[in-house]
Amino acid sequence: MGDDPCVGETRRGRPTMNDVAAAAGVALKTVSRVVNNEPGVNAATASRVQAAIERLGYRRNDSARILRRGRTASIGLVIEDVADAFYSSLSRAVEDAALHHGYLLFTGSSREDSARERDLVLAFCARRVDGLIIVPAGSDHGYLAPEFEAGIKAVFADRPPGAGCEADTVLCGNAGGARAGTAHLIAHGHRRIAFLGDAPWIFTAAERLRGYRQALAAAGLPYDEGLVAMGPPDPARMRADLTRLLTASDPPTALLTGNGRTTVETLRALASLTHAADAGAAGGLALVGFDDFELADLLGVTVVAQDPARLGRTAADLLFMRLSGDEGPTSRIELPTRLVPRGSGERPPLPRQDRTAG
Amino acid sequence: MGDDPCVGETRRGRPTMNDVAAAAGVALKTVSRVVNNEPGVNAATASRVQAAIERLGYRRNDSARILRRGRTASIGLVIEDVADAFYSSLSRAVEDAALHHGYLLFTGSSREDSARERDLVLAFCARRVDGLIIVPAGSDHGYLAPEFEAGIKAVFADRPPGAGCEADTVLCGNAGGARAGTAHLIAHGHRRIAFLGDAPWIFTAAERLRGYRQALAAAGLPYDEGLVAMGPPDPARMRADLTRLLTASDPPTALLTGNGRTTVETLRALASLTHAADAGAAGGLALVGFDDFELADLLGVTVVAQDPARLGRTAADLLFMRLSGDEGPTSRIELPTRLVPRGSGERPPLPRQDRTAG
DNA sequence: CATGGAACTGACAACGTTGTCTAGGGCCGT
DNA sequence: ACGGCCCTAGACAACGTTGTCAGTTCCATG
Repeated sequence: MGDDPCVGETRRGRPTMNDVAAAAGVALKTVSRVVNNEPGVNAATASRVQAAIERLGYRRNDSARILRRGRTASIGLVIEDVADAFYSSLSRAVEDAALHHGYLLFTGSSREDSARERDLVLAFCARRVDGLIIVPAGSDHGYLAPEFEAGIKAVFADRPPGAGCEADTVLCGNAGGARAGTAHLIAHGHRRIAFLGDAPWIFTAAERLRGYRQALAAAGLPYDEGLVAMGPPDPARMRADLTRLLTASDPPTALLTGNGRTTVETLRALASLTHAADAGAAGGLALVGFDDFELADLLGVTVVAQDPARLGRTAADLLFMRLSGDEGPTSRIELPTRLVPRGSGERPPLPRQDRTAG
Repeated sequence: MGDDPCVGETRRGRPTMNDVAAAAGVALKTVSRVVNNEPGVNAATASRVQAAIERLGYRRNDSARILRRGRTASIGLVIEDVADAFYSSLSRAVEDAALHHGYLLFTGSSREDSARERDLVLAFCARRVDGLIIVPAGSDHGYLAPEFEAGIKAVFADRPPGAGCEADTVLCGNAGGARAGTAHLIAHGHRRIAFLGDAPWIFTAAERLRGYRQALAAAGLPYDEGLVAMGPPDPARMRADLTRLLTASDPPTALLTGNGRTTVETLRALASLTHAADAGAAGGLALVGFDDFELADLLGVTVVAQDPARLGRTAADLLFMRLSGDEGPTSRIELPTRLVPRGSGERPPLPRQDRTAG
């Protein structure tokens, strides 16, 4: 009777622990014990339950489990855009860490939209994630207050939280990296160096601009607003800005590009502007890009490399420390950048008439 | 009394609907109605409840909600690796679709490990996702049977499910694309064309090899196993294979690389093998790469382009059709590929002595 | 043989939400 | 004045799981 091999009944929906218990001829709680590998179940009983589980295709309902237990063993990650190489490396690192700790990961892209950032975070919180890693798009994180109150742990990555929000933060050495990149160009003889960057209200862009200015100041060079072009990562806008810079009366001899996308678009624009077969030559202009990118080595592009994987790993480490009970003061970590010379940043300034701009 | 502005009590953990109800002086169910924008609540009552919600920082517990309602408004996506550009574009497209339909997205990377694929899928199922989009790493999907039974919808992307598993599938035209790429090289005069691909047990790699062979056969060219090198995407392995191919007695004059990573590694290897400054020249070898990649345009690399975003979009569309009740027969869609000539695939074969291999 | 304890199993409540059903109160038509 | 209806609000059970606590069996020991 307990051995009836075929339940036969066409049950609606999924089997529950109750169904398994009935099929195995034991009580609900015993099934729970087997499912959770709790001790104190007779081996014979356990295997009978196991058989029923397999026969019915039972899967524990984690929603009910989470509701009952309070902890979810999941974390949320909000980034700017998964399709961007920088963030996908970061994601991958966080995913690895989550996997390693037995956590499930929710990911969402904010698209640089603070409302969407908030919606994603709150959706994750409604799902009762234990912790969050946030690359903030906005600068007001007041909406997190009730979540912190409720015990949610959050770590900010790549950009700091808005004013009044105290939380662990992991950043790249934006100013330092931009300073080093600019100084590198100055050391190779450049005096007029343009800065092409992201929109200035984005923390990293502002910091990199700051580093650029520091390097100029340290070398006694003037800061010329006409050499700075910042804005959203729209290819047409970038190209227009670049053309404007290069056709000005006193054009730059070198460029510092403020992020990977800008570097790539700049290379494209330079290639088409100069009609040069070899885009790596960038029409004689020296170029240092902030953020490394695949194939920069083959193109010979000098970069200030960040380490997005390490950024993600560090943020995850901090988060899991918090999740395991660490209540220490919040930390703010700044990861070093690394200047990688590959040719484009070591070119000397070219006298003006030698260039074929336009 | 109902207006008591400060509850004052230090409640443990998160406020629940009950707490909000108590604070607003209404019944639990009324709060539920307000939270869910259900009709039939007096405006005054609603705003009183709203105020209590904000004062307490209440957030609905979606675990409880899901438990009660049965549907979760979330889907799971299992890919091979988020950090790979192909899959991150795909992810982004799926995320967009999910957002558009008001669904939350779980993502996980299988790392080409079928056990991990299964674990991820089952973890998502335990969280009671409504649907799944799977890029399978394994070839046995029997573990999905109970899930299908329970009403889960699944769509397979980029690779088909294992035998015996009937489900919607979206593929790229792997064989056709490889055939076109190979034919392109043949049309440019090449007779000895090497194929460098992923491990042969991976569906896409096998299909691409098939297309390569079809093109050879169609041109009356022999299939030479010595011109084929397949294996996991390990740079050292790829480089060794390439060196072996190029130093053989009768080396190829053209290469067909079977995926983006292989193309990139091949470019690197060629650049260092030939000591040529211009890696795009690939040391005189013609090259067609399967799968487009960023900066292929600047490097002048001819590719057979897939469209990962469209792949993701199509898979998501199919899934959401199913989720909205479509019970039609399963479909198998094959997306077209596109040959993009950029120079490297149009080079004529070079007489042997002109090359500088090794 | 009685007794204590270990090993195993089960009954029950609780997690926070939503669906169903019922109750009160005001307004209308007759 | 009364019955019926709409609008609003609340009581209650249920979703599937786990923690607590209370049994039951069996064996070793006094």
